[in-house]
Formats: sequence, structure tokens, C-alpha cells
Amino acid sequence: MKVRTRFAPSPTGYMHIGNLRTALYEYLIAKASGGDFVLRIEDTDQKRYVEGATDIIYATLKRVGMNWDEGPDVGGNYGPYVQSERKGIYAEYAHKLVDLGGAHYCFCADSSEDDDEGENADLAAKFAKFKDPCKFISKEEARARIAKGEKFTIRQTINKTGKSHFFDVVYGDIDIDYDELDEGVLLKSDGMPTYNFANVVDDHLMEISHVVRGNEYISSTPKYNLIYEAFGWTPPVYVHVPPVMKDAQHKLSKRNGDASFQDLVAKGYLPEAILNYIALLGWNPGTEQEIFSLDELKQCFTAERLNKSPAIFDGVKLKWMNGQYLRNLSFDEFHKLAQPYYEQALTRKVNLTELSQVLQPRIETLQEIVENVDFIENLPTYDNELFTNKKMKTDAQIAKQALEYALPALENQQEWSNNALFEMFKALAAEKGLKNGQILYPVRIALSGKETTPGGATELAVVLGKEETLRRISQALQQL
RNA sequence: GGUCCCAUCGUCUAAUGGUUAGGACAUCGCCCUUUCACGGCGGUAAUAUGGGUUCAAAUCCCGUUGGGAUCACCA
Repeated sequence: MKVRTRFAPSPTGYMHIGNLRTALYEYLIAKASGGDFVLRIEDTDQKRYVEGATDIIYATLKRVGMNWDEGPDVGGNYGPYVQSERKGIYAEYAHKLVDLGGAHYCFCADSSEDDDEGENADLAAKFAKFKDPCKFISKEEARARIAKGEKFTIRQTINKTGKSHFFDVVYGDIDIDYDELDEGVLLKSDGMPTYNFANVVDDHLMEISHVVRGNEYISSTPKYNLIYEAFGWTPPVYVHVPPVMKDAQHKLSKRNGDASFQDLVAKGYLPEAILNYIALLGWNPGTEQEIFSLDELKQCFTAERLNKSPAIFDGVKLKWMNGQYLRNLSFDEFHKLAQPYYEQALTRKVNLTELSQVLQPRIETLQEIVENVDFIENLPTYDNELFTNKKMKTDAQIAKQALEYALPALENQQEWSNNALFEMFKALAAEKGLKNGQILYPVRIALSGKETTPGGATELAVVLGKEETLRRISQALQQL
């Protein structure tokens, strides 16, 4: 049997990290065996629908290279792939389920129109405890009332007692008492299905073989199995995954202001690095390899190595990993990705090629470019105390001397490259009886006004260009 | 509260009865070095807890504690 998985997000806003990880696992399970990855939009709750949300889903999946074989935009043999367009299908199956004894019509008032949350909870408690009184209304009577125009829902009927059992790839054998199961609404009074019904009907009709979803669905899985059973359908393989956490107590969520995929990209993280990092949040290959491309993940992913316990999202490690990806980029790729950040931070014309060269091994997110190049745009005012450095054996006095030597030497310098400048300074230091650092350190301070900089004195000189270099050294000499 | 699930360094995790409990991030130290990084080398650091079972338990069983999920006309 062909493996088919689906990513079935609700278009309610941003792409959350947890969602993306679930999508990744679904994609990998399918692709590990050459199966199909299906995209289905679950928009049965019109109240929560957010305009543009599906575009974010498309864009994110495409950006990380997770291409879907079937979906609303690309079509397929099992469409439509948007649930709101499948309304008629659910209604048909829901009425059929009533005939099969797996559901019943219910005429209880819609408590969701009630603003009082307390009453809402009371009603829920009533159903949980006594089950639904409407289940005793005969089908004939119910259909007569519906024919008269009375509002209704279709509610699941659960008459079984004892324990239900199912196997989950991650959690193993799970037993849940049928008494714990609610006779929940399957088809709402507006004719739309609830998730509880739509996902079963769609997963069956779309021939989904593996259902991958958050472990919060474990406790309702027996209800879905009852529906499969009533229809005579075969349930899918279940893969419930633990949540991605912000800390030990809280899930990662947009509501808490936690970063979404697009937030991270905007902060200068590479999509490949984000994907790599989240793949390892709850899964490991069984080897010590940590850096994986999507293709490599396809090669070695197995759902059996998925973890049971929640994983805390560690931004520090993601940063490290992003740094690894940045360093593995070819120089040209890095330079290209850096451009927007240069445009944002610099108006002065400088040697950007040299700048990229010094930045690439130093930064962990592209956003860090901005804070690293501030001194290039505007030389900060600095105290002469900055020239004092114990290890370099310099102070303001030595700096003044060193810069006085350096200025004419730089003026005469023809080849303005890192190597040439470095050789020139070395020779100058030797000639004047100074240590290399005693001349290079003051030059670097004069050029940057900062204690730490990306790159050394000569690299900064190349970045700034001859004219600006001379200007900044002269300025330093004036204040010394 | 009922039910279900989870529990190895600070964090992500490896070890499917026998390991000096391994790796990575972070942290600390050293080396490299024109500052800072990068890179290299090394250190600190974990089986929540109490009982069993076994020659042997991180690993199997039970309890405790801690945490999470669920109990919607949301998904």
C-alpha cells in the first residue's frame, strides 16, 4: 500500500514552529518510501478564518522545499482539498452514519451563541455525564422535525462499554475507556463538519495511510476509530507527536509572542537551518550527525525514532546551527544574502566584498550584520582610554606615536589589500621597534572607535577604503 | 477532579538488562590570533524519588512526586 500523509492546517494565521515540524514529519514519512504528501486546508470554522493565511502556508512549505503532491492549488485525484468546498460530502456521510447507528440527530440549543461561559461548561458537563438525551428520539421523528425546518446537529452515538484499544507508532498501545468518550457534534447546525468528523471522512476518502498529529488528539482517537468502524473503513496508522515547548510548562505559541517561522526568517535565520533544527526536536537519526539537508532527512528518517516527551525549543542552539549554515554557504551565496542588510545599515560606500569576508565566519544570524557594521556608517565618539590594552601593550601615548607612524605610511600605500597592508604594518613595526599589536591595535581603534570589531585593523582599512581610513586616523591623532 | 500520556547533564538527545552513562548546544579553561569571532584541545555537568524482579536495572513492574494533554457546534 502506498504511503500517503497529509498536512492539514487551519488557515488561522502564521506558520507556527510546531505546525511546521508536524508537516516535516508528515512529509518525511511519505517521502521516505516514495509516497505522497497531501496538503489539505481545514477551514470548517469560519469564525477563525484569517485572510491570507493559506498563502503563508504555501509560501512556507515552498520556502523549505516541502513540495506537496496534491493540494488546493495543484489539484489531484482526491479533491477538493479545501474542507469548506467539501461541505456536501460531509453532510452525506453524516446522514449515512446516522443510518448506520454511529450518530444521531440532536436538537439541543447551540450553546455557542450563549455568551455565558459558565452555562456552556454546564452543558458540556451534562453531555459528559448523562450522554445526549436526543439520542433517544427516533430517526423518523427526528427527520420529520428537520423537514419542518428545525435546527439540528448530528452527534456521535457511543453505546460501547469497556475499553477501546489502538496502537500508536510513537506511544505504543493505548487503552481508553469508552465511558470517557463524549458524544460530540459531528455536523454543526450550519452544515459544516467539526474536525472530529471531517478529518475521518477526508482521511479515508483521500486514502491517507499515516495520520501524524499532535498528541493532544490521543484521547479522542478512539472516537475516530468508532467512526471508521461504523462505516466499515480501515483506520490509518497513527503517529502522535509530542508538542514543541517554550519552557517546561508552556507550549510554543504565537499568542505568547514566540517566534513563528516567518519571524525567524525575518531575523536572519536560513529556512534550511530552521528546518534542520526542528527536525531534531523530538527525533534523532541514531547517529551523531546533526547537520541534515531535507534530502538527507528523507534518506534516514523513520517514525520509530520519534520521541515521546515534549521538547523545549532552544533558540541558542538554533542560533549555533544557523551559524553553521551561514559558514557552509559559498562566499557568493553569503554575500548575496547579506545585501539587504547592508542596504539597511549602510549609506556610505565601502568595500562590501571584504565586509562579507570578515562577517561570514563571525555572525550567527544575518540580522547581526546590522549591529556589526554600525561603526562603519558612523564612527562613534570614543574615549582615549580605549587605546589602552594590557595584552597589546598599548596606551594613549603609544597609540599617538603609532598613528603618527601609520598615517604617512598609509598615505604612501599603493596596494590597498589586506595582505599588503598587513605586510606594510609588520615592516613598519619592525622598523620603529614596536610590537605588531602596538601599531595594529591603535589603528583598529582609530578606525572603529570600538573595543571589539569584526576583522582586524587591516581588514577594516580595506572595508573603509583609503580615504576614510586616512580621515579616521587623522581624527584620532587630533583627539590624542 | 476523572481519564490518558511523559520523566537521562541547564537544553536537545544516545545507550532497546552488563558502557568509565556517549554526543551536540550552552558554560569554563587552554591553544591559535592584528581585537572579536571561526577553528582545535580539554574540564564541569544527568538517569526525579521509594520499593520490588534479576547474578546484574537508566533500561522491566508497582507506588510517590513533578509536568503535560483531554473532558467545545476549535482544530
